[in-house]
Amino acid sequence: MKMSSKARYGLYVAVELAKRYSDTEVVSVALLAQCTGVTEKYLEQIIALMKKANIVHAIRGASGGYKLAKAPQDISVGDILRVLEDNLQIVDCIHKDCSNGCNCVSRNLWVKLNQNINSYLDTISLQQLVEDKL
Amino acid sequence: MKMSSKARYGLYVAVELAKRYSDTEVVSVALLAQCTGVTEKYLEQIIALMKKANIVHAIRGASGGYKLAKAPQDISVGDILRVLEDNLQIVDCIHKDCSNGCNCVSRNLWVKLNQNINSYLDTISLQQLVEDKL
DNA sequence: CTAAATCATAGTAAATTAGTAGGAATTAAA
DNA sequence: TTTAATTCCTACTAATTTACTATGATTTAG
Repeated sequence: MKMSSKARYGLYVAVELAKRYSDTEVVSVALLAQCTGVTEKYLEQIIALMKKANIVHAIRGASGGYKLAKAPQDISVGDILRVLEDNLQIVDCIHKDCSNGCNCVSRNLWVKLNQNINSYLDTISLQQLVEDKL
Repeated sequence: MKMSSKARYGLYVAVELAKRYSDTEVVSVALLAQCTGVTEKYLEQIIALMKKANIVHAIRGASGGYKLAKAPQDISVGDILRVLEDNLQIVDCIHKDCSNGCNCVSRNLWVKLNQNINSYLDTISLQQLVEDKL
């Protein structure tokens, strides 16, 4: 039950973008790679997912880059991690049919645990994270 | 961030043992395999971990088998999952040195999330799970 | 003694994750 | 209008982890 590095790196990116949040400025993937220690090419893929989910916004071409699509206080950590971590579902049967007839007390547990995780992560905004106010 | 099948199967076993909990009776791995749909050999390995962690107790030899080491109300789901799921640590840096100097606000998040998960799972006993009273 | 059971451990196959690679498309600025 | 800086697209591969399979030793009730 590890958080993938994809999700971790995505959060790092979001943190760096939050630190530099402004209406006008964008941040290049080259800089993000430098800050996070992850290769540009891998970050591009990760950021693509965040873009598709409307968490970041991209400006193409020379002097382009990325910025948060919303203010850091309006993006939760849950928003980010759900995009990069298969919706944060800890077991597959949560939203599928469960063939395991006799063990569905366990399924209920996974559902509750999932709610627990999601609701915790939804209480924390990027802003809070950057200010280290957990 | 999936729960491993090892941990799920271990919980299934614990649930089956809880259903059959008594001072005298033990349950064979053959029966547990039948109930859970997992092979005996794989369950043996999983149960070995639970035994080492003093969650189950084994009686060897003919007419031997397994039973819970404590009453179902005295074993939490957290107790079981921690044994089978690398202590439920969602990232490695939680109890290691974190080389990623500039991103330790994230580390704090993982620590808190971990606490959250653990404390939730510790509130639920096997007894509660079997009675489906979450 | 035998059969039924747990115990120990090595090996392997499948799946997932993490990352690499190459180049197309876009755009600001010289 | 050319160049350089940048994002975008997507196929491929390497590494790791997970999920088993396999073999056989050990223990014990009957």
